[in-house]
Amino acid sequence: MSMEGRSNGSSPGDAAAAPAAVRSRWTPKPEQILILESIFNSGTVNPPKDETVRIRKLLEKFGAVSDANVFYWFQNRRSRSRRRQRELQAASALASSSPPYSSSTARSTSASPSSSWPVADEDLLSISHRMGGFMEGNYSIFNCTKQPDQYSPINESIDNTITVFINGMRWEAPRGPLDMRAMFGQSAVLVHSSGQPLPVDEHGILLQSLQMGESYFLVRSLLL
Amino acid sequence: MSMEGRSNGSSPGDAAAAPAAVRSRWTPKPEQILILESIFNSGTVNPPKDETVRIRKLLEKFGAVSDANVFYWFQNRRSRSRRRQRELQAASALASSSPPYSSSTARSTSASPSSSWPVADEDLLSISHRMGGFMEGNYSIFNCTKQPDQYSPINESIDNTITVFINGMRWEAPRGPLDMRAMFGQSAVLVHSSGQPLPVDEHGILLQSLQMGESYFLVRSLLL
DNA sequence: GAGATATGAATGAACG
DNA sequence: CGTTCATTCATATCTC
Repeated sequence: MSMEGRSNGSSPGDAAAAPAAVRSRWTPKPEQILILESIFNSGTVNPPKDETVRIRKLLEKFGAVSDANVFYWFQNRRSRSRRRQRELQAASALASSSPPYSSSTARSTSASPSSSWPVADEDLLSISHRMGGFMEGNYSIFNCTKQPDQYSPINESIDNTITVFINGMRWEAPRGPLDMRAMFGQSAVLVHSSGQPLPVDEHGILLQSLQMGESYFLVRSLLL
Repeated sequence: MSMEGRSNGSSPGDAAAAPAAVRSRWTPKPEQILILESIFNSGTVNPPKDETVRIRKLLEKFGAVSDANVFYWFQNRRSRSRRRQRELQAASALASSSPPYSSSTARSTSASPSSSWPVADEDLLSISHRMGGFMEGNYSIFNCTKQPDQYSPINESIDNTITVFINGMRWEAPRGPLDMRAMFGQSAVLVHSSGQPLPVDEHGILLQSLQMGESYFLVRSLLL
């Protein structure tokens, strides 16, 4: 277990007292990396099982290592290698922007399958406008008089309510569409903790549901 | 030091005209941080590849940046956010339901159930705890009379201020320690958008700095 | 300028 | 295999 990472010259006094502070992650020794790299560069990029075992035994001369470590190493090595390749291709195909600097730092990653909520298709400045633009007008903070109700544990309330926090206080919101005017009066606006106001229709009905556990702030719009 | 091994393929020559040596790390501009934070806080915590590209182009208006930089930023942001939650949760759990010494809590690293991101299940508890410690009493929302100040473009404010949002309005905070009482009066409390109040010392001086791009809410504590 | 902290970058370990 | 999470390393920044 105690494969011990690198001899760190720093002085974070730890070690001794920890009873079972397992070093969870394998840190390959320089020699081991050298061997692995040379194998990879020799063309063996995806060694079969028995080859992996042989490599592992080889590496063990320089420190504890498991078959799994070797397997993962090659997998990651392949993945990363390929990705780098792709990066370069994509980068060359993308030379469209005006700025003279294209920053060639290489390496990005990802390509996510499912995302939550696209940042809209709007133009570039839409976001900075969202932040700043949202407050072009005036808002004053609503005076919330609701009493705190924190004590009751947040259990799996099987009733159809969503637990959120409004102005710092726990609040059980009905799951359906929310009538802001009926609930809070004319000029009430709910602002998500990110600073983004929740959209309502022309009748003051919330267009989207509150999200469990999130923090919102109730403010009064001076524009309405 | 021993940085051998790792064939570091990165070619960090960024745009910043570093005369010679070791400027290997991207340093996001304040405006870029603002944009990134606002995207993250708006719910896009893990943008897919094409989104990343779009974001990168947006950021490039304020300085050289690569897709990889954006990718890493979101990765780190998620990771850090998560870990923080965990630490808070662990801390609060320690205080609430355990005899003096509980040494057997040990590890549960093996099973990391949570797969998606934010407030789910376990996180709810931390939120309620966070709020509970703070909201046992009463708060009323501060009446913010500050005029909106959004028009000014987010320029290269190299002055030592931090741009944040308070009650939805842009605000340039001085970098040093902040005197809450002098700034907002006696019972003012700043609450981070996560619901967590910012600690102050007995003189009402903020114990920690505001963080660029974050959203805060100014409330009046009824306890003080 | 040393120490502490924040955070960009890298990579081992998994998941689907 | 592609993607994502967790941990670690390195450096930029802040503090005294």
